[in-house]
Amino acid sequence: MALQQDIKVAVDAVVFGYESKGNLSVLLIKRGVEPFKNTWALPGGLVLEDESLEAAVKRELKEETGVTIDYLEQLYTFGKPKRDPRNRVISISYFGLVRPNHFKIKADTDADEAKWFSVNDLPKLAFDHKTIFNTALKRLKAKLLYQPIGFDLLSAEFPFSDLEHLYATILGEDIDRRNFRKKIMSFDFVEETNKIAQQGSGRPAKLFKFNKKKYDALLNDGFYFDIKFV
Amino acid sequence: MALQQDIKVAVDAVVFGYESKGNLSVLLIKRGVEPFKNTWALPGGLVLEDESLEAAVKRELKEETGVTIDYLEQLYTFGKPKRDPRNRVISISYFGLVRPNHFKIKADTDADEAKWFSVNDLPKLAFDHKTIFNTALKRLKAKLLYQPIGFDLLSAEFPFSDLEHLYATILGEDIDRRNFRKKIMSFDFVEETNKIAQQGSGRPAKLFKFNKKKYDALLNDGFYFDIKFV
DNA sequence: TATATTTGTGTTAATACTACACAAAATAAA
DNA sequence: TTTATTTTGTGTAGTATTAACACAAATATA
Repeated sequence: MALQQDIKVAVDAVVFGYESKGNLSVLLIKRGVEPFKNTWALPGGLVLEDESLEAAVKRELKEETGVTIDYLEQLYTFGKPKRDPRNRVISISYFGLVRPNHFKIKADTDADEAKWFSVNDLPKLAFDHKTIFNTALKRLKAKLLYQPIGFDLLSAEFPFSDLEHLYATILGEDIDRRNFRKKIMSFDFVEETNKIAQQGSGRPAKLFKFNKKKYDALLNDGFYFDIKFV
Repeated sequence: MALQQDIKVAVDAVVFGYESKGNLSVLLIKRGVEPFKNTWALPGGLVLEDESLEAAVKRELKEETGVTIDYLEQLYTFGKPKRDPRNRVISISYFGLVRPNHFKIKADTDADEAKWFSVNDLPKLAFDHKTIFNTALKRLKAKLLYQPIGFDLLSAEFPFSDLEHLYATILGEDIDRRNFRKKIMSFDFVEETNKIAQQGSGRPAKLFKFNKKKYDALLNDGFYFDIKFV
């Protein structure tokens, strides 16, 4: 066959941020080079020759924003011939969910600036990154309904309302507090502690904790969390 | 940045075959060139410079097996540095489901031979194609439970048992005929005709047909088919 | 004519989901 | 110090869905 092929391979990361009482946000960089210089974009870049895709996306993320993240899930591969005006670049996209205040954002040479943006108030994005973002948000919401992925984002011990708020924020809609609580508790991997939150106003809340061991055991058994009703 | 990168981009197709009373099968080619010469592999190959990923996978499939298919869904992108012994190749994999007897299988120069194999009796596969296959099978089963993807595989008018059999075959387990029928009929896109099957033994069956219009309308409304119980 | 095969059909019990409101415990304000 | 505000914690009843289950009818085949 002996076919000449010159296609570049890139990775892009859609990193969502959530923190208590906060909004859902996404991490963007302002591009420091052409094309799309000074336009906001998803962090990402070309894969090195001997580097796995996962390693590449984590490296780029680290370089461009200072954020290190250990779980990113592959989202989709975008490969339209003209998605990059320079030459053919296919992009394997990943997404993840973190607590923004765990990181000190820090841009490097390729990226002038890195910043969290509320998902409800995004700037114009470079390339087809809006499409990638939309795909990621849709997937994040869908995933939340059958896997309680949000627990990493809470404190080790948290009031139940934090979890409610997380779901409501990501899904972008209110949930029935009683039904939600019943459902989550039925899974049996959230446990009540005997501690009480140091609180602001209102009745003080019991603190709960996530039993990762039980959760992982269930996952391994192929258990399927059905939070669809929310 | 000016980074030299020489990574090849390939696509691979996991094409499942099902036909009435048949097994679930998958389309493989016997490689005619090194590496893995004479080993069975998924059809696929390098993407051309100005060709979309979807176009590439359809083209390769056509070239290597003679099968044309209009709906392939992106599955996953495999990119471990050493997955191809020659040089770095990442593969974007796709999967689809067809009726084998709709096609005359025909190999070309790159592939000595193309053949359907029962998924329960696969030969050793080249590269990481076994992993790709496993991923595809898992996804196919999962998908079947929330989208009735199998209707394309049936005759335009089919006895209900054909549909039952399709589900049982793909899922690899028996289903409750009554409950399954009730569930499917509740979706309201399968309609009874007044025709009767020309049959073999047993009580003759009414023929049903799939109302694609209704189905598409539901899909567009974001409807979610829940066949999870099967 | 008897046997085997396949289709067609309904009910009941158990489970899961939805919708909904108010008292209790604390802080903040008057 | 009293009152208002905020937030937590909790139960039930009606509805819908699921799961489990068996036998008669219609035909082909032996």
